[in-house]
Order: sequence, then structure tokens, then C-alpha cells
Amino acid sequence: MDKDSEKELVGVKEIARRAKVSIATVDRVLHNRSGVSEKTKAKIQAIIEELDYKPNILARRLASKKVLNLAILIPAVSQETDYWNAPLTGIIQAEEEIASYGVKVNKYFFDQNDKGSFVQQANFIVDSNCDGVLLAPMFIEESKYFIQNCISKGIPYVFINSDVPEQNSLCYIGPNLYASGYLAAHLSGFLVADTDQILIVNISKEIDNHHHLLRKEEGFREYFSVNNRSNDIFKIDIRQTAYESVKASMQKALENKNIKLIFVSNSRVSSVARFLEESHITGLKVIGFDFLKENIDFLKKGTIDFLICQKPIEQGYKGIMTLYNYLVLSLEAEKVYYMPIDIITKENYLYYRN
Amino acid sequence: MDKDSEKELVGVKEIARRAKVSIATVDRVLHNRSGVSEKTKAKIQAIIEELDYKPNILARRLASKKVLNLAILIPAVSQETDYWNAPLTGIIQAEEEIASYGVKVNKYFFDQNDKGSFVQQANFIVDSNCDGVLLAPMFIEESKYFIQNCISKGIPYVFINSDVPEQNSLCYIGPNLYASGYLAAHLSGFLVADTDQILIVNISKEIDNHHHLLRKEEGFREYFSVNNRSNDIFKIDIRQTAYESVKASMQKALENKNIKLIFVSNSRVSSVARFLEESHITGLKVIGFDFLKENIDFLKKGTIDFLICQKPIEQGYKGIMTLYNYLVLSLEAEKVYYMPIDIITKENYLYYRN
DNA sequence: ATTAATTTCGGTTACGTACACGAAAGATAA
DNA sequence: TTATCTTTCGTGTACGTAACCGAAATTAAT
Repeated sequence: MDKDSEKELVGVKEIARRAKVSIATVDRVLHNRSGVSEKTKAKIQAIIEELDYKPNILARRLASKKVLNLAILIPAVSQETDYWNAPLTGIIQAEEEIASYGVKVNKYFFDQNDKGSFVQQANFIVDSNCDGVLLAPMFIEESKYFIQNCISKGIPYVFINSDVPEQNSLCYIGPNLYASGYLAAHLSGFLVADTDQILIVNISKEIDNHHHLLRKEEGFREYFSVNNRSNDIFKIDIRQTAYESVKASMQKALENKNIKLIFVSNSRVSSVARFLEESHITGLKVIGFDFLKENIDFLKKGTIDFLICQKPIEQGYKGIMTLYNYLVLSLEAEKVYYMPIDIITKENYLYYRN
Repeated sequence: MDKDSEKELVGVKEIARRAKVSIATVDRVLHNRSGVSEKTKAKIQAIIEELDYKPNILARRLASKKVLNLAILIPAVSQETDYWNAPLTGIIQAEEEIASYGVKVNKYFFDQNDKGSFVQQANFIVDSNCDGVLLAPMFIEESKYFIQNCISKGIPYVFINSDVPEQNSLCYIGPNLYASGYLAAHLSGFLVADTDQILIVNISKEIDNHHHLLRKEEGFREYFSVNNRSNDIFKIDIRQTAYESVKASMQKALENKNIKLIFVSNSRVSSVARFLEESHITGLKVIGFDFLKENIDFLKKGTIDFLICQKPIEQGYKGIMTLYNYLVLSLEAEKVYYMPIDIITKENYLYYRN
């Protein structure tokens, strides 16, 4: 049972009384508006300091009638993959939670396979007047350009899902790609012997996106190198994401080899699993990414052994909340927030929360 | 870019205007207080329905000057294990978040090895006047008695960390013990061959607590049974938690056997790891529970291979928030909220969030 | 010294809801 | 009918902060 000293919550009124000024004046220094002499300003600030005054958020939001406009720019959910459903879900969750606090989230979507749509939507955001941006910087150069516009308008922005370092974003929320590749390799280590052959599969159409996969591959290879494991590691890049294309590439890749484990560097792992199943190839271990329905189906059946996932819903949720905390509560954000690297198996997927 | 219809946020004032009554009358039906004729009550309710009125939480908390008193009853952090630090951290986090909403959390702690202290603290809570209780029902009968008191006073209660089913709690937040044991077995399956011997170690002083460990053991054994794995599985119960006692028991247990994997059914796994290290026993795989500093140290060194963890901080956080949501926002809670079963290894522990 | 311009500050209302208090309307009894 | 009681409802103030508007104090210009 705690008996710590009950701090009486003081408000502007008490501060005004002690400083022998009106609450309006206190309000002015709180928002460092002009119109207060240096002397009284100092006096009031001292009292604020002394009393450890914390403004009442409720009263503040209630009295301030202006609504906060946030904008998000993320890929649209396509028929190819519904990965971005998850971050969007988190974004909507956050929106509902803070809607009554006068926050509105305007949603803009672009086509992952079309840089033009990204630029177009980004321009819409620039033209709208918003107070903060949540962005999936999938196209690096275009993102940098967009950011320049934000900076010149004084709009803070948060990166989600993939980072563009050195761009002075409020924060980055997403995976540490390298580390997740490294972990995948560790899990692989349990599944194969030193003499077994390993295949890395990168499936991605857009070159920018491909870049992210390479980071995972580096981490993956690093593990085997650091631990002096001498497995043969092959790799293929598949640049057409349709199943037929994956199938053809996989057939070729497995020819005349004795691959024992396949590492698919993104959520497209279900295509590979489907191929293995349809070809009646068994005895192969498979590791991939993301908690998608198709992937889980194969996980249940044992075609996929491990999925690595990084809480996409929470990424969206935290992205919005970071902007809210910064703009409304004026809390500073962690510059980099790496999401936990979750391991999903047949046995724990039921309890997983994105 | 969404263009859904902007719902104008309406308040009691608008409702009052439409119903041609005063806001006080609207307020009365909102809180279904007495003093309103059935006719006007029906009229007002219809309008509320039609307009899909959502009360403004900020204004509500601001105007209502009564503070909400929550009580928690959890084990004290002992020198033996600081596991309960984590839930407490989450509880404090939640408290800070909602403190400005007029919520206060009163903390009561009991000694895990002393039922009497549990009863005593529970009585303190009953005598205090609180509006909700968060409880770790470690001692089953005593908890049931406590709950009876809560029910008779109309106080809602939430279970955390371990469940007592059929007690009509607002909700249970914590692990699915059986499933986590099952997962541990699955991971073990990767680490051992069919001919290897396995040792299950239960370390716990209190019998009630022991009961929880058995659920994990069941899940563990079930996996091997379901998958027709024929490993010899031995087991020991250690009823004294001090290291010397663990050491003696372990020495005896390993004698004349060829154990290849040890499954420790709770967070005491570091004692076992310490024993192995001091005895220079290598080549043994170890699986245990919980993200504690001692455990992580051994994980880093490779003495422990896997830790299973179930977000104790979040358990505390969610426990308080569930009460808050129920009492303040009158949101119903999920009856059972099983925490995700997280797998922690050398490679991902850095990114783990409790 | 007087006026004008500027800086500094206080009074006041508003945000959406809760609730005490008292007034009006209706019901009952004489 | 009038008096009394009960039910039903409206007025007004408060919660802690934001911000407008105008007043007082200070400074600058004549």
C-alpha cells in the first residue's frame, strides 16, 4: 500500500494567485505568446517550475476548438498482398481512440508498383493543410522530395515500416531488417545440418523495395558466417510476383540441387509454399515473413515452419500515437523504435497479436 | 483519400434543442436518473439514438470531480525473483496515462510465500472504498473469498497472470499455460533427437503456484504424445527455491542419465543455468520462462537456448486499462485475453518489449 | 506636458458535461 | 375551491484551460 505524498494538482488559477497576476497572463507564458514583460515572465516560470505544473490535457483539448489534421500516406491494399491492411487497422484504431480529442486522420493511398501515384498523393497532402504526416517511404527519392515540402511548411513526419535514415524524421517505427534476417538464420540453424544446402528467395517487383530485402539477406548470411557454418547458400531474385513466375523460377532453382531449407525474405513466402505443395516436394524447411492468412494456412499445415512478424498493426497505431503525443502532449519521440521480432509457429499463432 | 460523410459531433445541447427540453433533462436520461416522465424520456432516447450521440469524454471527466479509485493486489517484488516488477511497471504506466483523467491506483502487495499476508491485504482493500480491483489470484480459496466481498459490494475485478475460471471476473489477462508448455515442447523438438532424454524441472514453494506449473507440464507432454515422439521424459519437483537446494536436486536428477534437454517450467530457469555453468556441464539444451535479467544473461551466453515470455508489463497495463475502459467509458471487456506466447532467443531479445 | 503609440495585463466568455437548487406543473386531499 | 405534496423540469454554476477584447501602464513622439 503506497503512501506517497499526494501532490495537490494545481492549475493556472493557483499559479496566477501566487504570481499576483491574472490567469490570462499565466496562459500567455505557458504558450510563450508575446505580451508579457521579461520580469513577470520569469516570475511565473519560476512558480510553474516550483509547483511542477502539469496542464490538464482534458481541459486543454476541450477549450481549444481547433482540430488536429493528420495525414497518412501508405500503399493501398492490393489483390497481390493485403499486408497493408494491418498497419491501416492500427491507424484506424488509434484514430478512433483520439477522435474525441479533436484529431482527424486523412488517408491517402498509393500503388506500390507506381511511383507516379505516390508523387500525386504526396502532392495532395502538401496542398491540404495538415499538422502531421505518417509516411511509408517506399520510394526513396520521391519521399525525400516530399519531405522537403513538409520541412518548409514546418510539418513533422513519421516513417513507418521502412526507414530513410538521415532525413530528420520525428521518428522511425518498424523493423530492424538486418536483425530479423539474422534471427531467421538462427532459427534455420536449428533446422539444418552443416552439410545441407540453403536457398534464399527474394520476390519483389520494385527496385526500391528490393533494397529492403537485401538488408535481411545480409543479416541472414552474416549469421552463418559469424558462426562458421559452412552450408552452401544459393539465392534467386524473382522480379515477377505472379504465381506462375514464382513457380517457374523455383523449379529452376531446385534443379540438380539438394536444398534443405528455403528462406523467403518477405511475405510472399506463401507462393513458395504453394509451389512446394503442388509439386509434392516434402522434407524442405521453409521460413518467411508476416502474419498473413495465406501464410498462416501453410504454417498450420506444416509447409511453412517459421514466420517472422513485426506487429504491423501496432506499427500503424504507434505511428499515429507518436504524432498525437508530439503535437498535442508535446512529448518528444524516440528517434528509432524497432519493433520486436516475433517468431510465429504452428503452436503460438493463435495467440499472436499483430 | 477518404471522403466519408463528416458527422457533425453533436452534444447534449443539440439534443435538448431538438427535444425542446433543457440540457439537465437530457443529462438525467443519459445517466438514467429519476425525475423524467416516461414520455419525454422516450422522446429524448429516440433522438439520442438517431443522432448516434457519443458523450465527450473529456468534458465528462472534467466536469465530474469524483476520482476513480482502483486497487491492485499482486505479489511484492522479492529478492528471490523480481518477476512482479514487470506487471507493476505496466500498472504504473497505465496509472500515469490516466492520472489526469481523475483515476488513482492504490497498490497492495502480498508475500508469495504467505497466504496470511494475502488475506490481510485483501481485507484492507475491502475496507477501503474502491471502484475496481486488479488481482493476481495466486491463492485460490482465499481469492474466492475475497471475490465474494467484491461481488457483494458491486466492485468489478480483473484477474491477471493466472486464472480462476468460473468466478465471473470482468476478465482474465494472462497466459494460456497449457499452450505455452506445448510451444516449449515444439521448440524442444527442434533441439533433440528422438532418442534423447528430457528433464522437466518444476521449482516452486507454494502448492497453489505449483498447480500452474502442472498445466505447462501437461501441454509439454501432450506435444510429445501427439507427435509420437518417444523420448524418455523425466521430471523433478524442487520445493525449496534457494540455489543450494536447486543445485542438490539437479545433481541427483542428472546422475546416471543422459539428459539432453531441460525444460524449466517457470522463471527460475536461471538457477538451473547457473548450476550447469558452475558444474561445467555442456551440450545440454535449456528452455525456460520469462524475460528476467538473470535469464537474459544466460541466454546471451548460450546456456539457455529459448525463453518463453508473455508480456508481463503489458499484462499490468491492460489490466488497469480494462478497468478504466469498463468503469469510465463503459466498454465491455473480452472475458479472456490470452497474451501472445513470445519466443526469445539470443538474436531477438534486444528488440523484445515486455 | 500633452498626445499618441506601444507594451503589458485583466476581465470575460466559451468548450461540453455534471449536478445542486429551486421553480413550475401536476396530483391528491381537504 | 384552496392547500399540500409529488413529480417533472429549467437555471445556474463549476471543472481547467484558451483566447478575444479592451483597459491600464509604460514608452515614445511632439
